[in-house]
Amino acid sequence: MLLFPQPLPNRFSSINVTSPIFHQHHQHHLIFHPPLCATSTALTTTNVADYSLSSSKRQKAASQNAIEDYEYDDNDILPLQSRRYDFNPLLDYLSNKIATSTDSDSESESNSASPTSLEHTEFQLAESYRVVPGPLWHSLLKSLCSSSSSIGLAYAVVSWLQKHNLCFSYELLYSILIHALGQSEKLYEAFLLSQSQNLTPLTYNALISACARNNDLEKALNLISRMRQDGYPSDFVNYSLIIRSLMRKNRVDSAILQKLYREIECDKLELDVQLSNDIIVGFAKAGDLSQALEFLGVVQGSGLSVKTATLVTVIWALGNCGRTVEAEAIFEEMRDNGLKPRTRAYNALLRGYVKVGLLKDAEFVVSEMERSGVSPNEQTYSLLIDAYGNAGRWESARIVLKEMEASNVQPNAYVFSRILSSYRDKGEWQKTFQVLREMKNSGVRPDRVFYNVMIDTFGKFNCLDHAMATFDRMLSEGIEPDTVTWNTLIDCHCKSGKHDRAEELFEEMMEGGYSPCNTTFNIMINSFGEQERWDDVKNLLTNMQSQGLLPNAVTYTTLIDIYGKSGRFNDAIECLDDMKAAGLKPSSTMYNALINAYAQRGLSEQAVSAFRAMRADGLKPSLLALNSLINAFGEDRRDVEAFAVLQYMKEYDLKPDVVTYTTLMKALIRVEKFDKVPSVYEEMILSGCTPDRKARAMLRSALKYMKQTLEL
DNA sequence: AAAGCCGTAG
Repeated sequence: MLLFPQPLPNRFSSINVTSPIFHQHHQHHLIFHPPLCATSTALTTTNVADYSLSSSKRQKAASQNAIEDYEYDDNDILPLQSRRYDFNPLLDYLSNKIATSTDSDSESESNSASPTSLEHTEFQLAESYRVVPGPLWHSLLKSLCSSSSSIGLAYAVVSWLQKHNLCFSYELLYSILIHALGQSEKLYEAFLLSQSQNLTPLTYNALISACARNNDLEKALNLISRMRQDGYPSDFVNYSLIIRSLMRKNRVDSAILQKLYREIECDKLELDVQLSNDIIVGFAKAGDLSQALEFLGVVQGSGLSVKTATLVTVIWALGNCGRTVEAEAIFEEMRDNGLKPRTRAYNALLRGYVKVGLLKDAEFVVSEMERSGVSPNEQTYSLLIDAYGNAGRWESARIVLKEMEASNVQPNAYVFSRILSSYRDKGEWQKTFQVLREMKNSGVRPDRVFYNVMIDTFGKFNCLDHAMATFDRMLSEGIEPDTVTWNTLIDCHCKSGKHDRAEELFEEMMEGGYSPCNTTFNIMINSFGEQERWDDVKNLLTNMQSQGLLPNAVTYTTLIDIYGKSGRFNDAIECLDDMKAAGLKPSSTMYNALINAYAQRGLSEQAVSAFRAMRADGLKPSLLALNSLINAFGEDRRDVEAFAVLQYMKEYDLKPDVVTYTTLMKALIRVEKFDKVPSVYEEMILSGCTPDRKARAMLRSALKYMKQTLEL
């Protein structure tokens, strides 16, 4: 199992304690709780409350306070009270006290015992708990906070401990309370509690972790920056929690991850195993494979261990963007390191072949699985069905579905939504109803994603009524729409030119309490841009940032596209600069948008310089960029240069496609060289391109002009 | 545990 070097014994070992910042940090904590943290320098709440005692370690823990030796075991809380210390007398006493103090308004003083006798009872009680080790109090607090009804009691325990000076760090106790409240989804109570005193690194960390766990990223990030302003670095567990929270909400984005990473660097934190793995997985899930692979290399090089699950995620993500060769390389590397791949690893590999349509390789992976005695699961069958569907082999897909049911592997809505999107991508949107029927026959209920695909399918084929009806049906079946549902609805209205209706839906979405995501803003920016509502575009950008969302690659491409298409080239170029300033690498898609905008206006010189700028940024010329360049020359009546680009393509092994030849024919028509068009059409056929409607139309119009010229 | 929505050509 040891694919990579052993993980370090605990996450603090990786901190460079000689760095001046850490020295400071270390000193700080020593001042606050010397006995507890004698062996754990940078101890923070987050980890204290994550650990509770296991019986075998109790003795050792009590004597040494060796926190890093504790085992993570949540089930240990309850038996705790029945062990060496019985907390019931104290809890009973405090409960009574709470009850009497709330009743005291209506009751007369005479009912209560005299102050001296009360003090005596309390004193005795306090004495009986004097030798309880700190961590046991922590566990008690944690267990009390897990139920709403005993939060008050937990608070009373802390006050009581403070009053009788029974535990060393009250700051630590408060942060445990905050942390436990966060764990129990009581963020509001956590904030209330934190207001009763100044925030210290411990309480900051507890609050940040509570926010991250409860998916309140804005608050978490704000607290981190406030903490930094106060001169404290945040605990890197917080960064892990934030990244995982982003992934949970499907909001992980390369731009935000890069910003987080810069902040980690700014806090001078060294990465631990968990955070390194989270960063790699984050970039992989965000689809930023170059960052993911770079980190993977750094982490492997630094001797931290890379988890198998992380590698599987990277393989999956590589496959997801069609990089099957690299996916296979990592898979093989796993195997070479003596790790026997299990179903999930095979599925990740399979994903890539399905994505790029390498059916043979996909089939090979499945047979390889069977040969190695690794059993396929629901995901494996689904991926295979997806592969056959994409290849148009519906019969094979159906056979696998039957095989799956025969092997007692129940299909779920996932596979049907994949089948539906296969049909959609082939233009067979009418098949939607059939898929719905087959799904019901298999006893599977449509889920939210299935309905989202259905809405998208109708939307893409301009059936807005069907799309809205599906939305209503979804609501009537009690399925909550999500951000994707709204995005799909809004975008399909934009695509049909119904910008007003789209804007209404955007407002409805927000009124319904759904928070827009990057995609929502990108859709709306595109819509306002098409309407040339530039002030509204700016407002959206401000709005988006105020919600903690950063413009991403799609945002910038959209901006460049809409500005470029309206001839606002300076604004478009400014966007490119903004993006670089924000630390995002420009992609060829962005340059393509710019080149295309120049091309459509026949500004060939500018298109060429944009092309050169793209090359200077280290980006390879794509077929798309070169086709746009051909269009730029064509529209500028420079047909000779247009054909020079074709030559360039052939020299650099880029296969011209149907768009290339159609654009060349258009270039010839511009300069009225109609007679040369048929030979271009012929070359297209000879090179193996299948002419489509636009290509045929171009040839026809050339022939028409030729005839007209002959008649004159 | 995966998937669905947004950006660039003729």
